[in-house]
Amino acid sequence: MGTTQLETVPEPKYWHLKTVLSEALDSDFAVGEILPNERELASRFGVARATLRQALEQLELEGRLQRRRGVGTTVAPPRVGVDVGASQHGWPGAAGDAWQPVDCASAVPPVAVVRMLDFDAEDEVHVVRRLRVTNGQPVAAELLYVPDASVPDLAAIEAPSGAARARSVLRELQRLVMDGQDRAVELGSARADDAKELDRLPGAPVLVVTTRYFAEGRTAAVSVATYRADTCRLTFGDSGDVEISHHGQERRAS
Amino acid sequence: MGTTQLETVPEPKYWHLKTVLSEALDSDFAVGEILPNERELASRFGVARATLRQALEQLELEGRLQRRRGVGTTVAPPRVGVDVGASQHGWPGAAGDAWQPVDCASAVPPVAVVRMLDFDAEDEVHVVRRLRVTNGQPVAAELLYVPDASVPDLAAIEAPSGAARARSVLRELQRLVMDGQDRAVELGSARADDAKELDRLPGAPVLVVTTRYFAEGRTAAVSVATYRADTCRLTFGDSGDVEISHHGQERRAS
DNA sequence: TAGTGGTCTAGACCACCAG
DNA sequence: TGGTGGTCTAGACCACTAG
Repeated sequence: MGTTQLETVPEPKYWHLKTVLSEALDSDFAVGEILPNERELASRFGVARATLRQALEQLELEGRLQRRRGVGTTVAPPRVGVDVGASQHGWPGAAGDAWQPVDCASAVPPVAVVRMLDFDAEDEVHVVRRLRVTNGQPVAAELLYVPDASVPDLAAIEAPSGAARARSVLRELQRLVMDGQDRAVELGSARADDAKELDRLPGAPVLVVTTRYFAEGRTAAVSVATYRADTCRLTFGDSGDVEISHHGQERRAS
Repeated sequence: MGTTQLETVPEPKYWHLKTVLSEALDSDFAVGEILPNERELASRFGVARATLRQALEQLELEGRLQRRRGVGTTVAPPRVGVDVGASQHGWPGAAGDAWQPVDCASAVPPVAVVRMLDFDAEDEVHVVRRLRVTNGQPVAAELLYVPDASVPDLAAIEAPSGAARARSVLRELQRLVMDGQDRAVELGSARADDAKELDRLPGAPVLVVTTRYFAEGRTAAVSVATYRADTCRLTFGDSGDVEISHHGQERRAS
């Protein structure tokens, strides 16, 4: 028995590769630095490009790498903490929230949203599109579904669509007294339109935050926000301004 | 110009495949039903197996499919809502929480955890392993890091490891007065040990919930819980007992 | 032991970006 | 226009599960 290691559990190559690359990132690379291209890396490690890519995909999923077609693979900065908790107690669009209204239209919401609203028919609702930007980078895209019943005094005269309309809907929403809200987080993949807003390819992993707003005994609005899973860490409570990362120093904003 | 469709944006095959399969799942399959195997599906759609797999991977990521080696691909049930919010206000291990202690050991925590604890040195802490089970299925695995300073009266005489030791640490923790807690959610991939507990392959996508518990002006404990991203929807607030899915009926538990 | 999904290869072509 | 990552192919072998 000259073997020093049991070979009973042969580790997949891409898994081992991921470990090696991860350690190399810690020691030999700085944030923003460009890695050798995939063909070069693959031949350097003696594996097929597809295998190398499998390792890179995992590292990108974990927020360690950022890959852009036509450019290259770079070392990603630590994930940014995005507050989706206590400080958001209030209607969407309240003063100082992190979202920027982009557009508004009327449409029949998807089935899942219809179920959350107290809706029987396939009526149209106001659909407000908003974008959340942090440090100049888009981190989330939201669709906010508002039944007409929640904004009865919305003047039909105003712009029927566009950012101005979006602001009108949000303004009218503020007049309701909120009973409470509800949040859920799950993993999803970016739809084509969200992907475009988030500067990612369709299918990119996203954290989907679904919020129900209650008022007057009903569900007054439903928000479906998709956050870039590669760059974001969703925070609840008062940890929003603390940066936690495997590779940086902890910093508390002043 | 006999073309009825603009070809300016050639959709990737796997993306189109995903759409087709998704619609087929809605109309032609029941939860738990077994799909044809990958080679069969690939030839049926006239694509390479790798391309077909790319589509299946996305659908699995979205919780629509479940794949098990040696068995096959089945239609997944709707994601289960797992409460990680208000009802969890209290120390881990408090009466009636959803976790089941499995083991306990002493070890030096990873760097990221050391930073969250108010630790300078590389001292050992108690590491409690717990498992969260819902409907008989494991949904999350947790590592709870407790510095010795948080449980000063822990008798060294008791079992030095195992589930009994875990319960002792949790019991001692209850004696502290909690100042508050902190939560963050991010995407990760399952480590080998977590994957085993969750009955998944290493690298499977997980939602990592990091919780800091504060007491006596310090960080008294840190919990790192990894939830199966394919089967779980994390809920905050009072929506924990409501099932929301694309394909089922909304139900409110009595 | 037969059949499943998981891993891996060595190519090819395409879409995109910067110089 | 050259170089990058993204998509796709047609194979091969392996690890695991169930009968």
